[in-house]
Amino acid sequence: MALPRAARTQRRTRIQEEKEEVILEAALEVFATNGFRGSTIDQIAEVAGMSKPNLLYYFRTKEAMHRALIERVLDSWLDPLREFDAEGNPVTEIRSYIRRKLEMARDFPRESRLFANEVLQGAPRIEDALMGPLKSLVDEKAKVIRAWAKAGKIAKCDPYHLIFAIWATTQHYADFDVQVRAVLGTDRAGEGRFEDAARFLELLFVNGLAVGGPANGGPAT
Amino acid sequence: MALPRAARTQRRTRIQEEKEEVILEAALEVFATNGFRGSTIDQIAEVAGMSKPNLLYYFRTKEAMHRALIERVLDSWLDPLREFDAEGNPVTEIRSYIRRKLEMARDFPRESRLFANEVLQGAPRIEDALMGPLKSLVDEKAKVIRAWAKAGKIAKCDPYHLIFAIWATTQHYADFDVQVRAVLGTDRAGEGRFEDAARFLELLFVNGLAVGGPANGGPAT
DNA sequence: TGATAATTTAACCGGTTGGTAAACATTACA
DNA sequence: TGTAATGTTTACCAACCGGTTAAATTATCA
Repeated sequence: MALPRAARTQRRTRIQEEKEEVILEAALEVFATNGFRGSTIDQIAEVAGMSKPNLLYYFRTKEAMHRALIERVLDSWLDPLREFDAEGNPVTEIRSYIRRKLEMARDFPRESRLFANEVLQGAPRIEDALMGPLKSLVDEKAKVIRAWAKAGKIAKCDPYHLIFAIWATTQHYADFDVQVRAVLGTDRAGEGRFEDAARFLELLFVNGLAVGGPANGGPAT
Repeated sequence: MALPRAARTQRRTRIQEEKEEVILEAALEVFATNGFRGSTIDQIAEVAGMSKPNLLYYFRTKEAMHRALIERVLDSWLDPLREFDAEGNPVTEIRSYIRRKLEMARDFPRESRLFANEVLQGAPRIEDALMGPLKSLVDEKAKVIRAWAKAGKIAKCDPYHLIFAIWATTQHYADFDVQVRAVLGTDRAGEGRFEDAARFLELLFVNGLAVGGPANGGPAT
């Protein structure tokens, strides 16, 4: 009896396709802003424009909705890191990784907050994903970065903490959006903040990872 | 009737002092790991080792506990930024700000997560603090940084995004601790991770903000 | 069109949660 | 030590929450 009634029909219907889509979209909205425990099925139902028992016809439990949502979103969330190319130019690769992550923070802030909420509260529902697919992928890319550092193409640095720093700085603009807006003030908090952020982060990481340390040409008075 | 019974006694007693301390400590633990809505008074009561109605003798509502906690913690949370000294050496100041923030992530992860939870979910209870004291402080320090950049002491960059980057990279080790541990693996996830992080972040920011861009001495083969 | 499968809703249930009332216990102090 | 002020507990409540049941409604297609 582990399946919802909708999954026990003879064939998969058009309505099932559509409604599950609507529900997961609503669930993303609600889970992202309230976290798992802070979200109620009623809230999701209201956003989805359907009744609570109707949601439960498509997903047996709140947990099942969350699980389905995570599954659907996790893969695409890791795409930017996957594209990280060992053969490419290190500086170009890192720069475009930052740009892509920042674009995702801008275009998919709810997805970012969904994971942030989950991880922040101990990742009880995605621990496996963290220690499995995520770790593997990061391990793989860390090797690439380390090779670049060894070859003198970028500064010698810990590749894991480099990746953490890129995650942190980019996702910050999605996860802590309210704070960013509050600090920048109404005038500077327009969409231009993402371009400013991109410019700054590019400077920081490209300069920061350049071999040989700072130029130190002295103050340009 | 806005005050809890304990605040309506004739004098403030020793027991009030002690119990409120115990409660706020427990509230920090619970709110930091579950967020406001995900936390229950019963949970806090259990951690505090007292009964729910007893908590409500000292704090009238769950919200009041949260408010008192935020008030108590916010000030010390901003201390590192306050110490940021306009007269000091720019590189030294930034470096020690990073170090202090990282120490706080290590030593006070619950405080970090308390704010992270709050901001992540739209900061409904601390919006005023963000737009008031926090913004003022950041504005003030941003001026300092901008002056340094203008004087050619550090690279020309947006001071606000620099501050965001420092917040993001350092607090990451508190807020996303589970993920950091998962990715680093059991062997590398010991306390040494903070020293590794410090080393990396120092490289990143000191190099990244150095005037004149990278040395680019070419690959050191 | 009619029968069958699929979908939706109303009514409900037990457990949890934030909070209250009032009796009871303890402490401080004259 | 007695007593008034302070602190704690028991019992409780209404609202909320996740989930179920069964009946009603709608879509599908022979």
